[in-house]
Amino acid sequence: MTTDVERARERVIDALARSADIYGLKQSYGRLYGTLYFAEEPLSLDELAEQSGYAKSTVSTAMSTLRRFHLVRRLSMPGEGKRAFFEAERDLWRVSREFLAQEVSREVNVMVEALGEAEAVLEGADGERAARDLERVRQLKRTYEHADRLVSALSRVPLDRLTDAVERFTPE
Amino acid sequence: MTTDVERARERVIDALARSADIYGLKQSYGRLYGTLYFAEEPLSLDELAEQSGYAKSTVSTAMSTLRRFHLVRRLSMPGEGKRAFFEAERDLWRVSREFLAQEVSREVNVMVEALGEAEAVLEGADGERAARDLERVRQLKRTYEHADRLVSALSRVPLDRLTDAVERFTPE
DNA sequence: CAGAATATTCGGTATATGCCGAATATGCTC
DNA sequence: GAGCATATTCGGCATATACCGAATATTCTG
Repeated sequence: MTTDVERARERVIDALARSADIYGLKQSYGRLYGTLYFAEEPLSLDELAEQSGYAKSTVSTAMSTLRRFHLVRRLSMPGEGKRAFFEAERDLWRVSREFLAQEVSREVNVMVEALGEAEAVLEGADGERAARDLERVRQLKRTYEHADRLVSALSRVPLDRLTDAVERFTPE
Repeated sequence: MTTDVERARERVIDALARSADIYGLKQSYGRLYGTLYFAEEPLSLDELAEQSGYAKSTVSTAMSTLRRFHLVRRLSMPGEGKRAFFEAERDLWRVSREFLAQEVSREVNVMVEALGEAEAVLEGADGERAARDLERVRQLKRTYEHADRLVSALSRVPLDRLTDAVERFTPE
């Protein structure tokens, strides 16, 4: 029997699958996150496999990825032997902050480093082309340095305060 | 002959390919963007294919994707017949803003809509489970509504002012 | 520390993706 | 609007990915 309540859930879970896809995760992972998001209590691998229809191995790897992105927490309960339980992180702003602080920040640093090295080389070179390249490298570097500051600030602000702050600084 | 200047360029282009990958674009697209970023003047499809080593068809589809993300502009020059030229958008904050305003905003709206519908259904349902689901749907909806405001504000602020604003609102 | 319960990893298969070259479509110029 | 130069689309091949079930590894309990 499929109730309205279940359909409502499914509707949201579909949207989560879609979002996962947009942000570069597998749709199945979005679905699994959704399943956990609505779960009454943390679920074991078997329960998740059962409820979602995916193989246990699929669920297992999904959990490890979702955990990397702080979308899911893994719990070991006392008296439950080796069995693990999984719980959705329901604060998505927290998830975003972690992502900014880890993934984006790392990416930005790699970029800044590459740009720094290129800048050093180009400062020592001459010719019109080197000069033009240097200018462009510096422009990119400025942007990335700003991005770095921004990311590290963002990852320390609660969502509501952030929204207020940004809106206050927005023209009209 | 491979000069230091060329190696410096390559270093940066590699980093751009890597970033493209992280953000869900093909590495080849990152490379092509990099090639355009450093190009002295806009390049034609043939020149890009030549310089990058990719087939012209690949470059063509790459350009249409990069254009969707506002990473590349397409120019038709007078007296050049059908030949098109491509130029990198070098202001990456502008690119990000466009992305927020279009892709993210759309995704957020889809989500808010799904959540709204689910909320409506759940408000009309009873039972413990419906009540719990309703609570969770509302939490998610609050976050997404904040995100919506945030995104639309962000896409109107220049990067330097934004950084300042956020840093000012950051504790310690 | 043996055994049972569970998690994780591995190998395989079906499907999707990246890229190519050839075929087709499009838009200038005269 | 014919002919030509160029862009875009299409079909195919090779590689990568998603998911599965079986095999292996891990961790708790007695």
